[in-house]
Amino acid sequence: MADDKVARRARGGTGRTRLAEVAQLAQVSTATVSRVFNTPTKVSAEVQARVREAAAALHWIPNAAGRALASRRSHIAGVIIPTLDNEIFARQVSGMQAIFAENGFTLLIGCSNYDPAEGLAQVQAMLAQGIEVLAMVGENYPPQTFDLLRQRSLPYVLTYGYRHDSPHPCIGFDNRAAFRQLADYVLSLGHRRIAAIFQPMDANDRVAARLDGLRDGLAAAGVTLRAADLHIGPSNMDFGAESLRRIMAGKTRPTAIICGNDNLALGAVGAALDLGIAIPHDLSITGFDDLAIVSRIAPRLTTMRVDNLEIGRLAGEMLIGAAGGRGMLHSIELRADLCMRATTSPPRSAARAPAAARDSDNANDHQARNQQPHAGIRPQRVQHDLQEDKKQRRTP
Amino acid sequence: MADDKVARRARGGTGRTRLAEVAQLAQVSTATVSRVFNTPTKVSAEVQARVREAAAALHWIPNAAGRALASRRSHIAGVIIPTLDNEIFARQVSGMQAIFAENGFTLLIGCSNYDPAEGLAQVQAMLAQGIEVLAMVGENYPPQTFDLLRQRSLPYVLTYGYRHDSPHPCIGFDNRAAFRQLADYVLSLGHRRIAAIFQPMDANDRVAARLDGLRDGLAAAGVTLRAADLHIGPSNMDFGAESLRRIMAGKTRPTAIICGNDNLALGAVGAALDLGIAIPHDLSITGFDDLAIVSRIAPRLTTMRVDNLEIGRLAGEMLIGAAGGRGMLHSIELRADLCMRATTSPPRSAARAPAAARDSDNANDHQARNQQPHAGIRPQRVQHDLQEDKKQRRTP
DNA sequence: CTGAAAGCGCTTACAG
DNA sequence: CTGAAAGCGCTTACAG
Repeated sequence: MADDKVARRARGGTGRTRLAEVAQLAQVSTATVSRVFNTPTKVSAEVQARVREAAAALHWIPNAAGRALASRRSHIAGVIIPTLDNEIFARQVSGMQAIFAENGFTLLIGCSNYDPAEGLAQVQAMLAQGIEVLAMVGENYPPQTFDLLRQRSLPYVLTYGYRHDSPHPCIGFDNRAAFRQLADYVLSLGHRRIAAIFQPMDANDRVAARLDGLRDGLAAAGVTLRAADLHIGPSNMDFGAESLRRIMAGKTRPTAIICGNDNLALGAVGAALDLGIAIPHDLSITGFDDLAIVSRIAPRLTTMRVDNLEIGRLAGEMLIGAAGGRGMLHSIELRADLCMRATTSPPRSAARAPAAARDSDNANDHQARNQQPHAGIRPQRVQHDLQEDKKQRRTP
Repeated sequence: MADDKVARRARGGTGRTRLAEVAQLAQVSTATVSRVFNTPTKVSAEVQARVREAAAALHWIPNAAGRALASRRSHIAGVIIPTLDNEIFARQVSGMQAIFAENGFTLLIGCSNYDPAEGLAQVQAMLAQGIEVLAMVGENYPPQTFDLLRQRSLPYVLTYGYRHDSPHPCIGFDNRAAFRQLADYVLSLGHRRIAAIFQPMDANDRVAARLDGLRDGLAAAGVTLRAADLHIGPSNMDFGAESLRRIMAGKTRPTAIICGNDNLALGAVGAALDLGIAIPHDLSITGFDDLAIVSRIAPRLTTMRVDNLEIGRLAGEMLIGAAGGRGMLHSIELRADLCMRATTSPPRSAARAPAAARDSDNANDHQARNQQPHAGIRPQRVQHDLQEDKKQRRTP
C-alpha cells in the first residue's frame, strides 16, 4: 500500500497493442478494423485479408473494456450457484459454460453458499462487471435482487427448481411433484411407517417443496409423517448416518426412510449396514439427485435423476438468445426420473404390496430405462411463455 | 439476425445511471465521486457522506468497462480447469472464488476438457476480457499460452501439480513423489506382484508423473510393472471395474492394484467385491484424491489426500497480491497425505510384511492422523522464489 | 465499401 | 481537499 505511486499514467496506456496500431499497419481506418471483426460482410475480401494479417502479426487481442464501453455489450454472462462442492451444480455450470464459450461469451461464476445476502452481493458485483445475462440456482434471493435485474431489464433465468406459478422464468423440475412421485412409489411398495431425513429448509425453497410433496403423497394415502420421524440437518453423509441411528434406536422402527438427497441417503445406508440392518428387506431408503456414484456402488441407491447438464445447456442457450435480442425467456420443465434400484422393496412384514392400488406402469417404464440410462431419451419439456407480449415469432 | 438494426446509439448510452449523475446530485465533480469510492482518504467526510447518499439514492453501480478502460484494472481474475465434473477441481475453484470475492475480484471460469488447445482458447478469451491474473491447473498448454502471458507480464500460477524444476510458479504437490510414497507403502506391506490402472497420460503431465513415481518405487524394490499389468483408459469407475476384471482373469493374479485416482479405484473395488474377491485380504487396492465419498463407504479406500480447497485459496491470495503489485509469485509445495484405510493389507500369502526394510513410521504417522482428519494440520509449505530479481521486500 | 469523428463511463495527473 | 479536462480502446451513426 505504500509504494505504488509509480507514475501510472504513462503515455500509451496498457502497453498492449491497440486496434489503432493494427489499422496503421494495414493502412486502413480504425472503423474498418473494427468492422472486419464485428461485421465482416461490410468489408471487401481484399481489405479484410490485409487487416487480419496485420492483427495476427501484432498479436492483437481486442480490449474488452473498450469494446464493452463503445458497444454496450460485454459478452459476459453470470451464474450464481449455492456451491461448487456439489456435483449437481458443478454439472449445471459445466453445461452452461460450454454453450457460452461456443457463443463467444465468458462466464462469471459466483457462489452464494446458500446465503441469500451473499447471492445478492454476487449479483451486484456481476452487474458492475456488466454481465449481459444471468442464471441463478433457485429463487431464494432478497427481493431487491430481482428489482435490480428488472430495473436494468437484464435477461435472467432461475435454474434447478421449477414452479408452475413462479413469477420468474425457470428451467428445472418440480421439486414438489418429484417428491410426491417418490412418496407414491414408496407407498405403493406397501410401506406405511415412513421416516424422513432432510436438509435445512430455510433459505431453500426447493427443500421445502420436497417436503411438501412428500407430505402430499403421504396424506393422500392417509399416512402421516410424525414429527419425531423427520430429521433435519446438514446435507451430508454424516448427518444421514447419525439420523439413521437415531431413527432406528426408537421403539417403533419405520420400514422406509425418504431422504432429501443422495448424500443423506448414502450416509443412512452406510449406517444401516453397519448396524446389521438388511437393505432393502428390513429397511428401504431413497435418495434424490442420482449422483454419479450412487448407481455404481452396492447397494445401488433408489433415487431420482434430473439432467443437470441439460439444465445448464438449456439455460445457456436461452440466455444467449435473449442477449442477442432473439428469443424470449420462458420456463422449461424437465422431468425427474425415478431410478428404482436396490435400496427399496416391499417391507418384509407386509403382504404383497398393494400395487394394484397405484399406477405402477410409470415406475416400470423407469426401471426399464434404468438398464440403459443413455437410451437417447430427452427430458420432456413443458414450455410456458412468460413474455407472451413480446411475440417475436420466427414465422409470422 | 434479421431485425436487430434498431437504432442502438440512443442518446445516453446504456440507460444505467452514470457517475456523472451522482456527481450532479451531490453537487461535486466527477473526480470527487470517483475518489469517494477509490481513494476515500482524499475526500472530506462531509463531501463523502453527500456523495454516498446520492449514489445510494440513484442505485448507482459503477460501470466496470469504463472503470477498466480508465484505470487499466479490470478486477477480473481467471481460472482454467480441466472440468468442473470433478470434485477436486471444483473445490479448487471454490476456494479461489471465495478469496477473490473477498478482495473485490470476480472470477472467470474456463474448462479445457483436458484439451490443451481448448485451454489456450480460453486463455485468449480471458485475456481479451482483461483478466489481471490467472490460475490454471497443470502445465499442459501449448507453449504459445505462456508466451502470451509473459508478453503481457500477466501474473499467473499453475495449480495442483508441483514440480521442483518447473519454469512456472506452481502451487500443488509433487505427483511423482506422491506415487513413489504410495508404491513404497504397498511394497512395505509385502506386495511384489502389483498391477496398475491409470487414466490416459497424453496431455496430462500429472498422470505421467504419477506413473513415473510408481515405477521409481517399484524399481527401487526390484519389482517391475509388466506391460500387461498396466491398464490405461478413461478416468471413471466403469473403466476401473472393467480393468479389474481383466486383470483378475489373468493366470497369475497380482496381490495389489495401484490406481491413478479414486474413481478408478472405486470401480475396481466394486468389481472385485462382485467377483467375490476379499478386499483387502485377497487383493489390496489404492486410489488417489481422497474424494469425500471414499472414506465414508465400505470398504474405506486407502488413498492419498491433497487439500484442494487450500490450493485454491493459496493461489487466490498469491494472485491478489501480485495484482496489487505487492508480493511476488512463487511456488508452494503442499504435501499429499497417505490415508491408510481398509482396502490395503499385507498379501494373504505373504509372511509378515518386511516392514523393517522400510521406514514405516511415516505411514504410522499418517494413520494416526487419519483418525481425526481435521486435527488442524496445515499443509507443509516449501517456498521457492521464482522472481528473486524483483526483490520487493517489505523490510529493507 | 470506407473514413473522420464523436462518444461510451470512468480515472487521474495536473493545477489550485 | 476539490475541479476541469484529457484520455483509456474501442464502436458506430453519418457522410460519402
